Order: sequence, then structure tokens, then C-alpha cells
Amino acid sequence: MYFCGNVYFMTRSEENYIKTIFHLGSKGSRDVSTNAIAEIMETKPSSVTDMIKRLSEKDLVNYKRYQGVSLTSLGTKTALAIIRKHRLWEVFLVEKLDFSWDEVHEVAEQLEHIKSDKLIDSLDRLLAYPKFDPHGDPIPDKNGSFKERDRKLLSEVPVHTAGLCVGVKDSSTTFLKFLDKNGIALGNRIKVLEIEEFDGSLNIEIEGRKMQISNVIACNLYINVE
Amino acid sequence: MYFCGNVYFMTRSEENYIKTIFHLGSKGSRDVSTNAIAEIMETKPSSVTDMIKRLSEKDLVNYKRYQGVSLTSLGTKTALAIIRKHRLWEVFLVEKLDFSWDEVHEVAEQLEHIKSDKLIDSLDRLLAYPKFDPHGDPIPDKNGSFKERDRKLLSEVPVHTAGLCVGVKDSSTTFLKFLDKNGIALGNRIKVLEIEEFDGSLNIEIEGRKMQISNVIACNLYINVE
DNA sequence: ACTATAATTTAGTTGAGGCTAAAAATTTGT
DNA sequence: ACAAATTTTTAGCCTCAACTAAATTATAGT
Repeated sequence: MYFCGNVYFMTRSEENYIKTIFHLGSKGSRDVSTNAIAEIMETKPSSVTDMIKRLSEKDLVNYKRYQGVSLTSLGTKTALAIIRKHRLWEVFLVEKLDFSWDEVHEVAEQLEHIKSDKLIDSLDRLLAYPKFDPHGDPIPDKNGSFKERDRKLLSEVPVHTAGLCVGVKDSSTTFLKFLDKNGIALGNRIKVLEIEEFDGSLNIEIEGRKMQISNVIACNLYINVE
Repeated sequence: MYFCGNVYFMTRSEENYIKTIFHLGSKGSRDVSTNAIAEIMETKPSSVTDMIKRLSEKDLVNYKRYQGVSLTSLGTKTALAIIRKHRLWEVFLVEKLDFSWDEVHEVAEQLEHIKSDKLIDSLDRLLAYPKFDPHGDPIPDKNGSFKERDRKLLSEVPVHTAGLCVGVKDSSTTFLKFLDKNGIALGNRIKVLEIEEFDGSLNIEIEGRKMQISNVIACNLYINVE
């Protein structure tokens, strides 16, 4: 067994599998199926089976044939480390390099595989230890622990609720550009002034100024209720 | 032929070969030998031959068997793009993340392979378009052009010469750590007070204080003569 | 010029990580 | 309960980028 720091050496591909298994596993609580992994990773089920065997031998996943797969504690720890790196890089790209929300993902997918503890800790410090990435997803700390932000869709809160805009559900370019055009950005303080019964549109106050937004928009904006 | 931006898609390994050939080629002006490449890259000559054939088919190098190898103009352009990325990341690591100059290389070796034009251009802007990296080596601009700094080895200047320390010839960790320990850093003002005939050692004044350095050190420090 | 040595290339192998096609196990519908 | 459909695995093959061992070409010494 080869150690590199406190974690086994892993290839890029292995890391991508671990990450995918983590994401799939944290939604449904049952074991993750070969087919599901193949679909997300745009590969074939047979290739997934091959890789799962390798990961199983490295004690990163629990695997019994035909029974699906789940992460071991080592696998989970590894997944959280990768996710931490991905999300920290996303913050860096947006805060320091002026990337927009929809441009960060592809580059972060590459940066998340850079191996250097010092690098990621220094980056964390440069960014002032952010707790959430530009899409509002939580960033695990060095030990892998994070708090799920108590966020709600703007469409689901009662009148007079206020909070900070912390993320989007739909992260398509179209939607993000629309938000930009209307001066809605992450971190803006939003207060719901009135909810229109008829079409579900909202009168809101955002950063001091008043505006009206449709129900569709409200269904795709998360706020962190105060 | 697959394009990615304005350059063919290249694997990490291909990029490393191109970079090595560039470095070897810009020193001696003759064609680079298989053995030399193998030694630098810590691989076997036969592996180098394999790779050279691939690079030759992609029109990145000129190759005739038993005759050594040189970069085509496309290859040179590619090499300069990689070197630009490497050196910009080095500046980032030192300036923004407080890495010392002996810690940057290993991480920059990874970061230089990240593919994103926007990323590297934004990084350039964040760093205020630096012209030299932390070791004093010039950073090519977007078009691959750069000016070689007018620098001389400390061992080659006459007595009483003064200038700023602008780089090192040997950038091994050992040497850089040694410099740190002795309080010699990039940007320090150095004046040669006396040259010892016997062993070539120098009495110098650096940032106001006096010290003696061996000829070996003088042979590896560049100064920008005033 | 001709051999000895050094450099380089070829041939064949390996491992990672994909693929297809076919077999086996599981799940589902009646 | 059992045949049909689906999921998963096996078997065998491919490419990239390394390797070893053997063959070939270049270079150097006499």
C-alpha cells in the first residue's frame, strides 16, 4: 500500500469515480448502481465494474457483485477532500479572477486534482476561509466537516421573510445572465414584501431597492433565512 | 486533427516532453539527443524515441532517426505557452500564497497543465502582468515573446560591480534553501568588494551587510548589473 | 580504416483505463 | 413460480506511455 501524505495515491480517474459515487450516494441513501455511475460519468457499465474492483482493493469502496457500491470511511474522507478543493477553487475563480458562476465548473474540475496540502490550505487562507462556494454549496473544512446551510427556495418562504441570496437551483448560462442583467447577485440581501396570489410573483426588496420577480425566478433562487 | 482553441490537444506527458526539449534546445544550439531527454525526464531512451515519433506525427518536432530532435514553430509556440503558465503560477504561489521560492516548482509542474485560456489571462491580470518569475526567469506574453533580462553571473563580473540579484542558475531545492538560510533573496542589492584569486570566493556587500561567498555560489547567482 | 564503445532504435511486454459482445445474476410481470 | 426484461459482470481487445532486451547506427581510438 502506497501512502502519499495521509492518503493513498490516486489517479485522476479514481478521484472522479469517488466523487461521483459520493454525489450519487448522498442523494438516495441506498447503494449506488453501476449503471447510474456509468451514466453520470459518460462511460460504460463494464468500465465502471473494472474501476470499482480497483477502488475496492484500495479499500475506498464497499463492493459485492450485483449489489451496488458505497464509500468506505476512507472513501468518504477522500471524496470530501476533493469536493473541498473543487469548491475552494470555484470561490477563487469568482472572487479573484472575475469568472462568472457558469464559467467556473469546467476549470475547477481540472484544478481539484492538483495535489498539494499546502496549496489548498494557503488558498483557503487567501479566500478568508469561505464556508460556501459561488453556487451556495458548503465547503468541507480540512477535517471534512461542513454544515449544510439552512437555505430555502425564495418561492417557499412566507411574506416578510428576509435573507441573503446564497445560491441558485438552475445554474444555466441563460438564468445566470438574466440575474446579472437584473442586478441580482450572490450575497444580496432580499426581503419578500408581498406574494401575488394570482401568478405567484413576488414583490421584493433587494439591496434597498424594490422590484418584482416572477414565480419561475423565485423557484430557482435560494436564500439563507435570517 | 483535433483542435482545442488554437492548439492541438496534448496529453500531460506530451507537454512535458515539449517543455524539456525546449529547455535543452535553448541551451546548446544543436539538436537535442534522446539520451539527454531521457536523463532529464528520468525515463529510458527507448521511451523517448516512442514519444518523439508521436510528437513528430503531430508536427511538434523535427525528427530524423539517429539525428536528434528539435521543435517546429508549432512546438516552440506550445512550449512557450506551457512555460508562461508555469512561471505565472510560480508568481502566484509566491506573491499570493506565501510559498517560498524553493516550494513552488513541484506545484507549478502540476498547475502548468491546466487548460483554460481565460484562466491564465485572468491570472496574468491578477498578478499585474509580471515579466519575471520568482527565480528571475522571464515570463513569455500571450504571443510567446519575452525579453531576456540583461543579467550576468556574479562569478563573471569585475571587482566593485554592483547590481540587483535577479535570478539563480541552479534552482534546486538545496541551493534555494541555502540562499534562504543565508538571507540572500531575489531583489537584494549586491556589491562585489573583493575577489579572492586563490579559490575564486567573493567578499560581497548584500543589503548593507558584508559576507563571503564561495565561487560555487557566485557561479549560480545572476545579477542585473547597474 | 576498422574495431570498440556509446547512442539510438526496434520488438515485444506491462498496466491503467477505456471499449464491445456475450454470459450471468437479478428483478419484474403475469 | 417462472419467463422476460434489465442490470451487472466477464472475456477479450484497444490505446497511451512506460518498460527490458536485443539489434542497429554513429562515434572514437588506434
